[in-house]
Amino acid sequence: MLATAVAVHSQPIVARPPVSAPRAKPAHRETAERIADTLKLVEDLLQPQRRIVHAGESIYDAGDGFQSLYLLNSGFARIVTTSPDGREQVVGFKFRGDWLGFDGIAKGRYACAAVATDVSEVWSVRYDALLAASVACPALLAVVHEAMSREIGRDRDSLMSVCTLAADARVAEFLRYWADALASRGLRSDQITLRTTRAEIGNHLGLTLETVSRALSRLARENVIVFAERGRREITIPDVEALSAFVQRNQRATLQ
Amino acid sequence: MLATAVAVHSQPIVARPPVSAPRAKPAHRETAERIADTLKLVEDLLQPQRRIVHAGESIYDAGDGFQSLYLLNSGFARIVTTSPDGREQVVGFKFRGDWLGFDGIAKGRYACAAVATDVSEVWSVRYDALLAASVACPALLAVVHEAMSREIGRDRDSLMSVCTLAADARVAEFLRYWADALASRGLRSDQITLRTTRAEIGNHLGLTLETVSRALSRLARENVIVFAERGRREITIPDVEALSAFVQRNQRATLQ
DNA sequence: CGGGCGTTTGAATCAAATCAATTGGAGTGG
DNA sequence: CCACTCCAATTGATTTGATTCAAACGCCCG
Repeated sequence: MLATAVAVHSQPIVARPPVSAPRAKPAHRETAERIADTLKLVEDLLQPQRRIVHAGESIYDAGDGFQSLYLLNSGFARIVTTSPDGREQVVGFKFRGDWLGFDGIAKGRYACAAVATDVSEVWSVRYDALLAASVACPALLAVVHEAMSREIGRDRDSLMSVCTLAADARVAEFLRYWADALASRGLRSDQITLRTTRAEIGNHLGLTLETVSRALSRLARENVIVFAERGRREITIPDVEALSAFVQRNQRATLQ
Repeated sequence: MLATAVAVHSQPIVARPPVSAPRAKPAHRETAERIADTLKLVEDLLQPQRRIVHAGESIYDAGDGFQSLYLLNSGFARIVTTSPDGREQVVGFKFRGDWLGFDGIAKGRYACAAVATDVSEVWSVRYDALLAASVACPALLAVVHEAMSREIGRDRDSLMSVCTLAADARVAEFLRYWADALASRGLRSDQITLRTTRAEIGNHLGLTLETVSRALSRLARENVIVFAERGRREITIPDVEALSAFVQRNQRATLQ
């Protein structure tokens, strides 16, 4: 159905449950449904403009005038803010079904840049058209609000990681989050391919690239993760629970 | 007009420009207007339930079922998230005109607690009523979206501070932000009273309370801030530009 | 095959956390 | 009004975890 979308995916789409997660995770089914509903709703009500973006290309840039929101139909993106004095910050990563560009509403221009980290299909929706359509269809407004709300929650989770976790745990938590994002989208999450450099992960987590590298090595040494034989960008997570346990063991002592 | 609101303020309401800021800051005038418009719109279209909350009392708690959004008409509040494994994180501070509770939309329950840090007047607005009213009045929807968008931007700024600034600069940036929040609301911003302990500031910034204390002492030693004679919770900021300059000087070297 | 970038790993350094002691106000009750 | 308590804040000494600097490796791509 309505699958005119180009098949651009770097991992098998086959829904495949995590290897060693005995407990059911209903949240993932719900997420998949939510994403499907969102895409269908947007496709039916608005005629989103589709666009293929290649890795490294930007979807929009900081300072661009805000007119549209974007919906990631496939692929991956990272969001980068730049402060007035030139500091760069990777503020988040986006996956299929995620909206991009909410930050532009307040000031009429985007406060950050969105860059594809893999070939991706992006739907763009004019904000005014979205508002108009949402009057007739409250469900559309509901999914947009839900997405904004989830983004606020996610941003706060990021802050919490950076403020309360030691370096190793931050990296572990990041992997857990990434695996969860994939799993909830029906992609295999036991074996993940990082689409970012250590430097970008480090920037996002408030660590240097060396510290990220060391953290990954330590995680591998403790068998919480396993590197693929060739290349160190593919990571196998034998047990997500072990990852969570590791995070808990490595909280920062203070700051209660 | 329509000023039935109880006058609960801990600082003079008189709009008073910062002592030594030669440049005009149009953003502040705009912010004040935006807040006034928001409050008027909400008051006219919805009959918000008013409630006085005293310092330390919670406006809503994490886990409470989401039904309403809150609008701070006066006073101050802080937002605190708790992770499943018990870590606490102060994710933000709220001022007059700020909305609270957006995080509850996504999951149907609040992900965090909102606690008043001074006697405050909070207006509560049922979310369903808000949606209904916004169909008839798009301007209402616009201010809500704007508020959510601004919150996303603010959360990202927090992450950037924690990830890219050294301890002293983080504290300086925090003071700058606080002063700006007051100034843009017509409160005097050259002399501010922190409504939080060093521990809470530290938690928000990813620092220990000792480090916050030392940072403030250093800022005072460099005359970027001045402590009131009695008590060290009142801080005078002789020059906001000097504060910004200090932040720029004390960025973390790495993480380019 | 060679260049370049991303990554790993080691050793030295440093900024912030930790531990510990003291000060200072605000509030309470005799 | 003063003594007493309690809690926030300050400050110093020490430790430690992450950064910095440096070198080497490995993979990808032309």
